[in-house]
Formats: sequence, C-alpha cells, structure tokens
Amino acid sequence: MDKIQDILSANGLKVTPQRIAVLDALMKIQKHPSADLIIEYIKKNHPNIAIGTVYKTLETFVEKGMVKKVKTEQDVMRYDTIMEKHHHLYCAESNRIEDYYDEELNQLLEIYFKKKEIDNFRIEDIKLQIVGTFINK
Amino acid sequence: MDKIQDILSANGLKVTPQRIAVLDALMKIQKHPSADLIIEYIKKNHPNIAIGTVYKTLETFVEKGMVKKVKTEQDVMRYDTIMEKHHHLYCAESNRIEDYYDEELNQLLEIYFKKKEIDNFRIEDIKLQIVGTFINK
DNA sequence: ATAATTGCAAAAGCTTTGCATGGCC
DNA sequence: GGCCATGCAAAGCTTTTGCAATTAT
Repeated sequence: MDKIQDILSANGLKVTPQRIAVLDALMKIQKHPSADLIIEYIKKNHPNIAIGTVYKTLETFVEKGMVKKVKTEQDVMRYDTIMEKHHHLYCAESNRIEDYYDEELNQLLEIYFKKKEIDNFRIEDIKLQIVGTFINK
Repeated sequence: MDKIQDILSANGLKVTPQRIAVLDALMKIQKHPSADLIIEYIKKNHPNIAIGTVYKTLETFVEKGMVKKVKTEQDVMRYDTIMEKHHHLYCAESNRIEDYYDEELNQLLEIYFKKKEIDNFRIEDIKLQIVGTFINK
C-alpha cells in the first residue's frame, strides 16, 4: 500500500513526508478542499508542516497536472484531484462544490462546438458551472 | 444625456460623483475590467477617488444586480456589466475574457437539463467557461 | 435634517517569496 | 555530494472595515 509514493515518483517528484501528507489529504478529503482545509487536516498528524510548503506543494501538483484549481466568485482557491472531464455544481448558499459527470452532456457539447466554430478562438476545454441550491430532503 | 444618473436613481441609489464615475468606467471599458483597471481609469478624471469607495461602489452595484462578478483560477475579481444570459471565453494565455452569446446553445442546455434532473439540486443558472486560446490572424 | 456615502488608513485575508537549513536520490 | 524541498517569517496583493467628515435627498 505505497500508492502515494508511487504517484509522486511517477510524476518525477522526490518523495517527502510533506508531499505524501498533502497528496494523502487531497485524496482523503475528496471534496474540493481549500488550502486552509488541507493544512488543517494535515496538522492533525503532522503539526509542524509549514503553510508555505503546502502552497508550494499544491502548486507543484498543479504544474504536474495531478490536481486542478477551481474558483468562483467570492471563493478562495480550491483544489480538485479528479482529472477526468467533469463539471461542477456550485451551491449559492453554502459554497459547496460537487462534481457533475455526464458523458451524454460532454458529447452534446462536443458535437455542438464542432459544428459551431468560434472565430479566432481554439477551444481547449469547456467547463459548466451549474449554479443553484442543494435541497435537503 | 444623463443616462447614468437615471440608472443610479432607478436602482434606488443616491447619485454621487463617485458612483457616476464607476458606472461610467464600467460602461466605457467594456471588457470585464478588474477593480484595479477601473480605479486607474477613473483616476484620470477624478484623481482623488478612494480605492475603498470603488470597491464599495462595485459591491453595491452587484447587490443591486447591475453588475456581475466573474473570476477564474489565478485571476482577480472582474466585473461584468452585461446582465443578459451569456457565457465566457477565457484565454489561457492572456487572461482575456470575452462574452459569448448563443441562443441556440442556451436552448440546448435548457432542454437538456429539463429532461435530465439532478438529484437534490435546483438549478438556477448555467454558465459555460470556454477555455482556449485566441488566434491572432 | 438626516441618513447615506466618502476618504483615509489600517487591517484582514490568502498566497508568494527569499534564504538558510535539512533531507532525498 | 549535490540539488531539491522545507521551514520560517516577511512581504505582496487584493479586498474589506471602521469611523469621522461630508454630501445627497
């Protein structure tokens, strides 16, 4: 069970306790944590980690394509470990962000934009921000 | 030609030189300016305006629904005067943001999500972030 | 008149940076 | 051993806040 170390190595990164901790936190927390939440989580088992190190590590992960940044109006930076194509549900009330997968939707969009080219613009990615409210039932 | 004053009044705001200047800047600059750019623009004719006032004014406009906030990864807050439903093109290289209107796309999405409901979630708005690169030709 | 708005400056986030120390390969 | 990563603390940037003075209605 040394998967985390393997991921780091596979991305050409030196394996350090701090990087293990950050990647572990990202994988355990699951739901688009902020740097702050990651730091809080890590400090439980690793109280001496430096804030700057966490930020640097996250930035390194982003550069290596292991993690993506997500942000909206009024919100701080969040980090997303899931690299497959997906969209986001944003809760207007709670700041909660959830993933939204839908292959049919992706295909619909692909077909649409293949047909409908945009002048002077090469599309690399299309992300939907689906804004609304979670209903507690 | 006192349209700006009228807009402010119509939104129940007192007409002050500062608010006129901010709204004028938003309308003249057109393309999703940052607070910084707005301040720079206003200072040409209105050198004594306070930064805090510009921020407060922008926030007031957002509350009144006269302006929307736009933000992405790595970027500071931007302000958008256009309130009709539209999407955004984000240039990955230059941070340029352009509007993208397409009624056919809006309808496509509306039909799609009417059919495909999301559990526990009431959709209020759907925004596309179309990320790519502007091609200089 | 009076309630709202402004200017100012300080403070509050969040994030980045520089540099000496320490740790991985 | 050599280079890369870390800790620490300071600084950077954008944005917010408090309050006294000013202004719009």
